Amino acid sequence: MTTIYDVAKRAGVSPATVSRALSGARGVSEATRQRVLAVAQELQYSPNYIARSLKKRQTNTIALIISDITNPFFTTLARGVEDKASEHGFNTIFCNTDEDPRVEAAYVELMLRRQVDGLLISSCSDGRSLSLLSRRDVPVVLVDRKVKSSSWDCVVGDSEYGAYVLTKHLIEVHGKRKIAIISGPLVLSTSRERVEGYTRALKEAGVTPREEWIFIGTYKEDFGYQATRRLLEYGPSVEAIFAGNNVIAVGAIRAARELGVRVPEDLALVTFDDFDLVSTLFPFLTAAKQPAYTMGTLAVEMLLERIRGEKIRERREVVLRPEIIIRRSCGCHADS
Amino acid sequence: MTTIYDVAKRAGVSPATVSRALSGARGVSEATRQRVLAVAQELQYSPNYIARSLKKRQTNTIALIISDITNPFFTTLARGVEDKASEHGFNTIFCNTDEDPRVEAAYVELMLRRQVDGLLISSCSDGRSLSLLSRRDVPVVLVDRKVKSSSWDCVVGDSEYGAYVLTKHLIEVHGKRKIAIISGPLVLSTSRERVEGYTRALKEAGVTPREEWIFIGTYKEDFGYQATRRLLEYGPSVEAIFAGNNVIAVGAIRAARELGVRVPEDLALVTFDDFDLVSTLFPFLTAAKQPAYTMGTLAVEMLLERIRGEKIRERREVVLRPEIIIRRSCGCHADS
DNA sequence: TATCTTGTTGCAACCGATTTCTTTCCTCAT
DNA sequence: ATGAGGAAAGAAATCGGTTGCAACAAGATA
Repeated sequence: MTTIYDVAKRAGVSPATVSRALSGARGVSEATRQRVLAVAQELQYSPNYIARSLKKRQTNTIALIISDITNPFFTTLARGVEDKASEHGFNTIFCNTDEDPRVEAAYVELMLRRQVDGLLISSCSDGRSLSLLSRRDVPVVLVDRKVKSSSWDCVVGDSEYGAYVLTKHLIEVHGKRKIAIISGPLVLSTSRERVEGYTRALKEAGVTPREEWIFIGTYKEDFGYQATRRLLEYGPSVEAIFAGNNVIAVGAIRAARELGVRVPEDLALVTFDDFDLVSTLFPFLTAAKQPAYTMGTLAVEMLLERIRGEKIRERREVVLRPEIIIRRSCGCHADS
Repeated sequence: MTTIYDVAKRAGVSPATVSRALSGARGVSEATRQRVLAVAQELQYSPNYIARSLKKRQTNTIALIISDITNPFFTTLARGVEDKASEHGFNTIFCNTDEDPRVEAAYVELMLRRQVDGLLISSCSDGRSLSLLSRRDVPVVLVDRKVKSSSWDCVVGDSEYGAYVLTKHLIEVHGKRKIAIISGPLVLSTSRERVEGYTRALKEAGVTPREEWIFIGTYKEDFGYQATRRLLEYGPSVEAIFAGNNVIAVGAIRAARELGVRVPEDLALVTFDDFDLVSTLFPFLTAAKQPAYTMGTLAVEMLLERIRGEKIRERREVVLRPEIIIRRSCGCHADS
């Protein structure tokens, strides 16, 4: 590989001058700059960013730690992150944790070793696996899920609001009262807030949430499936399900279908997060659609501000409202 | 940050010894090793991989260059890549080109500067934007799309086969003869092969493919939409559409729906690539489903072999057969 | 003419690891 | 007793850039 020394020798100058010429720093005469540029071109010089990173203590890399890139919500988020980051000359390393705190902790440690300039984290834990981060002072922005008692910026969706509106819709428009919720784990802020919104809507309608209607598990398709089977096989006759997120909804519908329960005729269903592309094709799921792409770009912008060392004293918390999209799964008529 | 020098000083040894102790190299007494380990633990030492990379000339990083992580096909591929890579201690940098060869070329150059150990590329060009790669000898494996006259390994789907079977199905099972194809650009191997498979099936059935049934454009939703509108508004009465890929299919269906043309009743449709998660929910699209995840893992394995410098003289080409999934969009009854 | 700027350029240190080459010291065979 | 052999550990070079500082030349000012 041709290095800066090769270019220097060929151009008859020192490596320092080459560095300055190429970076556009002042202190190099125009004539020299042109000559260096020409030689660099001629030798097809391509600077080694590893060496540069070592010296500058900046890698122009950020990490995005999420549970599963395969989930359309995270895919869109990731796309937003990549777009905004690369717009600013940063690259993104993606890490899938599969909702496993141990994997999360391992990735965090690995990313620190790799000297990423900052991390975007949708934590799958209560934040304990992030403890080694607080001891270092690397910039972090939490996305989608906040972690209690952390001092990091975050950009999240308004889960309480979305859950409240969705549940209220089931109650007021469709007259449902026996509504179950299949939620992710309560260590996650999204789960807690969604349960809260659900509970509030129920209580406001004079319905006491029953314990056997509340399923707490994980944000996985299989949990949605298992919970729904149990609900439909042994539970009281439920009229509607509030699915904690899109993959839980898929599991729920699969279970219902297997048991011959029709959605929405026999069982209404609402959920969080949409299936972008496909939803234009099959406008079926009534959902609280979060602005995933925007969450990604905003989070990157906030992270870059921290990386640049801009003096922002207070912790910032951006809360984005989900868009409530009414389609058929709740019992409303399809509008297309 | 604590460095190897801090650990060395504290443990009363040289940095060289610390390095050896931590890496498990021989030449360090057990007593010393234990002491170093203890000190490293105590100081919360976390090695700087940038420094290591500079010296070892190996970054343990690969790049995945694709057109759009938002497309479920690529998402699944990417997941396979990330899983397999991280299993071997490699991290993955994702690059979205949006089918723009200039962006692709820029990313390739950037990744070389970052000294990635290898690249996985689903090129959106005829390969000319990859020319600077052939001059360097960095390992490359092409995924999904092959580039003519390159000497790189590749793992791709059997597009000709998939297109042939799909088209044949329309002809033989559903008696269609007026079948249009909405294809990606012919610089891409996938497009060429799909057009070939389509043509072969038609010819075998004694149908001469008509030029106004063949739309060559891009793998984008909007192109699928525009082409279908044109086809339905001005063209001869077409009976079926073969969509070049999943997003084209979405556009096509959207256009058909807008014009009041029912799929599959008025217009049959088959396509390449599936919508994983969602297809269990809405088993609608008849498609040639490629093993995207496997493509990803296989590609990484082949790339790692090259990175390890294993002496494989010949170029390897892995061709994976798509699975033909018959559902409703072609006119068959849903089986679920 | 002497001094002061100002602009170019090079020298050399540095970033934090790894690795080659030595040195030192101990053990064991002759 | 002596030399060979081997293990343990350190010194120093190295990877390829960046940058503070010094050197120097040329032009400006007194």
